[in-house]
Amino acid sequence: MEDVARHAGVALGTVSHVLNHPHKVAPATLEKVRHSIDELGFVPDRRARALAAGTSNVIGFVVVDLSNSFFLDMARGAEQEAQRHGMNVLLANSDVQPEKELVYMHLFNEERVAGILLAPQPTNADDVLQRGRWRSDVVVLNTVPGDPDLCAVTANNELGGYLAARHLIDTGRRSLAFVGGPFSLSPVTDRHRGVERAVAESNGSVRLTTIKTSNVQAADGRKAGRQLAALPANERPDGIVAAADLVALGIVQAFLAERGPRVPEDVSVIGYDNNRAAWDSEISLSTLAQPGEEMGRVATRLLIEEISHPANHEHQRLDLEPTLIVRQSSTRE
Amino acid sequence: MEDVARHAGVALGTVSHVLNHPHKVAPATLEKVRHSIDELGFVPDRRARALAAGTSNVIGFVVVDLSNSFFLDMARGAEQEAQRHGMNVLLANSDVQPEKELVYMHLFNEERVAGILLAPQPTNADDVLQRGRWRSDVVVLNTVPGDPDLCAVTANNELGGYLAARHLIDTGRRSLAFVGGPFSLSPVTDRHRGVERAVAESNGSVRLTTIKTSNVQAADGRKAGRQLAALPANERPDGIVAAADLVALGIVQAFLAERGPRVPEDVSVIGYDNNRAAWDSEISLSTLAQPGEEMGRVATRLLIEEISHPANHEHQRLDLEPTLIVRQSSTRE
DNA sequence: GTGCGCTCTTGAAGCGCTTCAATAGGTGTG
DNA sequence: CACACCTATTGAAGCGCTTCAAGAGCGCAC
Repeated sequence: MEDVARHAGVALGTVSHVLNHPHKVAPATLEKVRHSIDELGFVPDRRARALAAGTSNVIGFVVVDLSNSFFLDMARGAEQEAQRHGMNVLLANSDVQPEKELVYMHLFNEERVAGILLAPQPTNADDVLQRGRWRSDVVVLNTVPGDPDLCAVTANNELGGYLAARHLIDTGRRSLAFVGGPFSLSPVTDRHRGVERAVAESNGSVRLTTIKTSNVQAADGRKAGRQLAALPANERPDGIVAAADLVALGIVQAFLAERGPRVPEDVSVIGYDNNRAAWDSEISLSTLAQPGEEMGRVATRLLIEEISHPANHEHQRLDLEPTLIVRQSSTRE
Repeated sequence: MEDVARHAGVALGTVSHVLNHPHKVAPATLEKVRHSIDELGFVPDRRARALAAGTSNVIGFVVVDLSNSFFLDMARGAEQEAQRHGMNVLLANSDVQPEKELVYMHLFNEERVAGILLAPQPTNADDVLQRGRWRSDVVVLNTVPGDPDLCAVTANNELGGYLAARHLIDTGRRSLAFVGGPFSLSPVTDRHRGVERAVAESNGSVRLTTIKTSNVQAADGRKAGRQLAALPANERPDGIVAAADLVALGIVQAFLAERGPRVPEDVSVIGYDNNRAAWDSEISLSTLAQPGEEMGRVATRLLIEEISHPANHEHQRLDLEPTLIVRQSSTRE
């Protein structure tokens, strides 16, 4: 920067002004300095800028599992919103390892980023949050932290389960099955609870059976599907809510392979997550789309609010709604 | 830091030594200072450290598409290797947008990260690389840059195609089909070329037909699969190399749905990429696993070499080999 | 011709750290 | 007891920038 100043024949402070408050600089000087910057290939040092100015415009996002598109959607949303405010998002993939979650939180903290978004492993969240006295503002995604002094943005899985079941009931299904597991995962139990609520509202006109699986992979769905296909026709459910798209996919595949009930003629199937698996399959799957991008956007908005007006910021808990997407697997002519 | 020094009754420089060269500090002082650090909740400022020391220990990784697990694997590999050297990797998802690629390159450049890994959109690579005079060292992944003054690490797709075809030929298949597209993508053409080479080696005892698809999605595979299933049995290939797992998956699904040839009894099918789709499907898919993690590791190793010994660093081009994974879809009893 | 207000520009202080030359306080030797 | 020789500590300089109080230069009105 000193070189630029010398080359342009101005003072150090003027170069800085060209970078930060161009309107305060006379047009001729501006031109001259900018030319020198180009000529010398000067690249300002953000660390020094941030250090001197006491501000940063990068937001750190610690993500539990980037291979899950739900979280990647959050990152996209965060980036969109950050960009609107002239900020950038840097990602750190903790890859489901609690230690790495901590490592990256410390990294961002020491880098004095403007703020941190944390999508933690739920079981690990409070541990991480208490472990450090985080200087940066933090907004938590997809988990409700114990500490009430923190903003949090979550997805309403109970509502998703409800909407899925509601959709099947509204299209005339009367015997539902919920397929998913393990029930130790709160998204699974929440979705199940939502289904139960929708069924309860029917005052007994709709039945519900629950098939627990050990996981939410396609193989689990296929296993459950074979089981269902083997049932006598009058005992078979006519509407299936799967805890995840992969499970729904497995069920449909099993029905096809076993020459079981036809989808959607005999039975409607609806998944959850809006995976690629949901739309890029033989019978496209109805599903509930997670509000991932929106979560990222909203969390970033909260974070930036907190950063820029710490005084009148009120910590919030937002629970965003999933979106029902109807495709072939639940469409009766 | 000044507070810590005062609290511990030592000089500023001593606190710094505790942080950076603990062995140079008397045990008693060390203890005292560390206690004060804890007590005051002091968190060192990395920006200031990096600025003063003129070094950084974060590596920036600009990734074209994090939703593709190939690139995420690279990130994992990069992280592993970086960790071995006490460094950290921060990710920036350019999301297939050329402008964002540039934005993030600039960001990392201005942040004065130790080095940058770039997995660019191939068509955009040279543009990005020339656009800035990057001060940081850069290693390019998955693309060969025009500039010879740069390290690059790629995956050998030609070899992958060769190995796939070779495997089918070695297990007795004599009439192969390559399914994939568009041929404007170099990975597709490279894989096709590899298949051709394997076929050529057979001196005419193996036939090859090529079915071009418009994309590498499951739907494209299903379309091709229906086409193949409709063929009279004696004209049908007995071994299929798909340009991607999703395509292979689509083909198998179509065969199943159309009651076409049985996989693997009548026809072997092999995919590419080792997607979740490959192993979590009804008939598990043989495939070629991309050396993603290895690419990340190797690229990071090269980068760190270049950073630490710029003098005797020779720029390299490494082409890593994919791994054949044999599963059900190409296993004849 | 003097004074006022204005826009531009300047240079020094300081952001939080590292590093290095200098110093202080031992320990061992003759 | 004087001397050299350690090791532990110190404080100032400096990393590349922002910012702010102060100054320079100018036009305008009276």
